[in-house]
Amino acid sequence: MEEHELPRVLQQLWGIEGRSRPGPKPAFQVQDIGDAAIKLADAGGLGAVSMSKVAAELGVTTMALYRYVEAKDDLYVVMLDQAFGLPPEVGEAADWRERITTWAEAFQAALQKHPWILQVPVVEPPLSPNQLVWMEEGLRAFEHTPLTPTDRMSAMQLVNIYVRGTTGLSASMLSMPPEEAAAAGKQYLRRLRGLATPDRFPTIAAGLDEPQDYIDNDPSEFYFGLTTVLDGIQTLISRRN
Amino acid sequence: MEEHELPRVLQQLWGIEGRSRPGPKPAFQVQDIGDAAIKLADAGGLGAVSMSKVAAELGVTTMALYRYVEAKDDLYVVMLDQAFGLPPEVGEAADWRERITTWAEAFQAALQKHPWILQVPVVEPPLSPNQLVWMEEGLRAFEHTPLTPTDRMSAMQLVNIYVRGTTGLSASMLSMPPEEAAAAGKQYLRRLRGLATPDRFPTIAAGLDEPQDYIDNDPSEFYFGLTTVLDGIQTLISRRN
DNA sequence: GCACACTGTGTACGACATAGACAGACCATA
DNA sequence: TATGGTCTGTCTATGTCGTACACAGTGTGC
Repeated sequence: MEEHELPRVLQQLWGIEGRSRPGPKPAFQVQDIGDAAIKLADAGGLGAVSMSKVAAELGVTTMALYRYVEAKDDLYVVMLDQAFGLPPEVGEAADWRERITTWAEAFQAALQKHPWILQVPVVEPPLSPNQLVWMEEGLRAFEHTPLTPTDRMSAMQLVNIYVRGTTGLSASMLSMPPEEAAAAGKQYLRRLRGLATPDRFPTIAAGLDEPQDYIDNDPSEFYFGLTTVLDGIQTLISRRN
Repeated sequence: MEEHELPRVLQQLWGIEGRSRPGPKPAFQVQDIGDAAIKLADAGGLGAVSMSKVAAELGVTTMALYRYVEAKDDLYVVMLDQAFGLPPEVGEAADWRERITTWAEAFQAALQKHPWILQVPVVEPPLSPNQLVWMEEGLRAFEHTPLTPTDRMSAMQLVNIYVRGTTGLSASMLSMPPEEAAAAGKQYLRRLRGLATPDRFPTIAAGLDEPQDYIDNDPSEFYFGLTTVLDGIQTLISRRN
C-alpha cells in the first residue's frame, strides 16, 4: 500500500518485485551498478564516479544505467546501502557502553574503508534496508537502560554524528598515501604557527607549543572523544533514574 | 618567510599585500567575488554557484575570475570565511558552559543563515582569518578550566562537530519552505513506519508509536543534545581535577 | 503467434571547470 | 616624459558531465 509510493530505488533495494514483465531481461540489478560505482569510488574518490565511467565499468552505454536508476542521486542511495553492508550484532555485552562502542567502531571502520561516503550529498534521511539495520542495531545498544525511545534515538544520533565528524576531519587524509598525509599535517601545523600568533590568537598558540599533534587523527583521539560523548550519555542515563 | 608559502587565497584573505605592480588595476578584490558567490548560494544552494554565474553577477567574463582565484576550491575558501564572519565575543560569562553555549548558538546561527556551508567539500583544515577567530573564541570558552590545551581543542571540536552534525541533518529542510519541510518530515515518518516493521525492527518501531516527532529538528532537540555533549565535557573536567 | 512493453544504443544538448592566446591599461624605471 | 614589461579582462576552445529523446530489437503474456 504505502510502499507503492516509495521511490523506485528503495523498492529495488528492499526487493519489492515488479511482476514478471514482457521485454528483454535486464542484464543486471541495481546492486551490480552499485558495486561498480563503489569500486570506482574506493579507487578514486566520489569524483571518480560518473555515469559514463560506471557504465564503462559494466561494459554498457551510459544511458543504459538510466533503465535502473532514475538519476545519479539514486545511484548514491544504492552505493551507500551497499557500502555500509550489515553492522555487527551488538549482541550480548551487558554494558551499553561496550555495545555502542562496538557499533561506533564498526561505523568508523566502514567510513574508513569507503571515505567517499562522507562526500555523498545527503538529500534525505535514510530509508534503505542496511541503513535501517544499522539504526536498529544502534538503538538496541541502549536496551535495558532507562532511556526513552526518543532518548535512545538522540543518543544514537549523537554517536553517529560524532563518528562522522571525527572521521570526516581526517577523511581527505585517508585517501592519500600515509607519508603524504603526514607531510600535509606538518605543513598545516607550520602554517598555523605562522598565522596564529600569540598576540592575536593567544589561546590557539598556547596549544601549539605542545609536543604532540594537537590537531588530528591518531586513533587514540577517536576514543578520547568517544569517551566524552558516552560520559554525556551516562549523565543522561543517571538523570533518567 | 613562511607566509610566502601560503596559497594565494589565504594571502589575500589575510591581507598580505603584494607590492604595487604595473598593469591595470584589478576591478575588485576576492572579497567581492565571495560576496557575489554567497549571494547566489544563499538564494539557490551551493549548486547555484558556478564560475559563470558568479562572473555574470559581477558583470564580468567567466575567465576573469581566474585572475583572482586559482580554482573553484579557492572560491569556496573565500565564501566560507566571509559567511562565518566574526563570532560573538564570549567575554565575561563566568561559566564555561555558558560561554561555549553562546559560541555554539552563534555557530548554529551561521549555519542556518548559510545552509550551503555544510555542502562545501572540505579539503583542508581551516586557516582563513575568520575561521581562526572562531577557533580562538571557542578555545577561550574553556579558560579557567583545568583542561589542557589539547583537551580544549578536543572539547571545542566536539561541540563543533555536534553543531555541524545536528544542523546538517536538517540542512536540506532549511532550504525549503516550512510547509514543504513539514510535509517531507511526515512523509518520511510514514515511510519509516511502513518499512520498519516491529518484527524485523522492533527497537525502531518502539519509538514510532510516540506522539512527537522522534526524528528531526525542533529547536529543543538542539539543546538536548548539546546538554549531553557538555555533560560529557563536564565529566572530563571533573576528572582533570 | 502476436502485440506491446521494455531493453540497450546512438545522438544530442546545455552546463560546467579550466587552458591558452590576445589586446589593451598602467606602473617603475630610464 | 617616454617606454618596456607586466598585469588585466576577453575570446575561443576542449573535455567532461548529467540527462532527454528516438529508435531498433527482444521476449513474455495473451
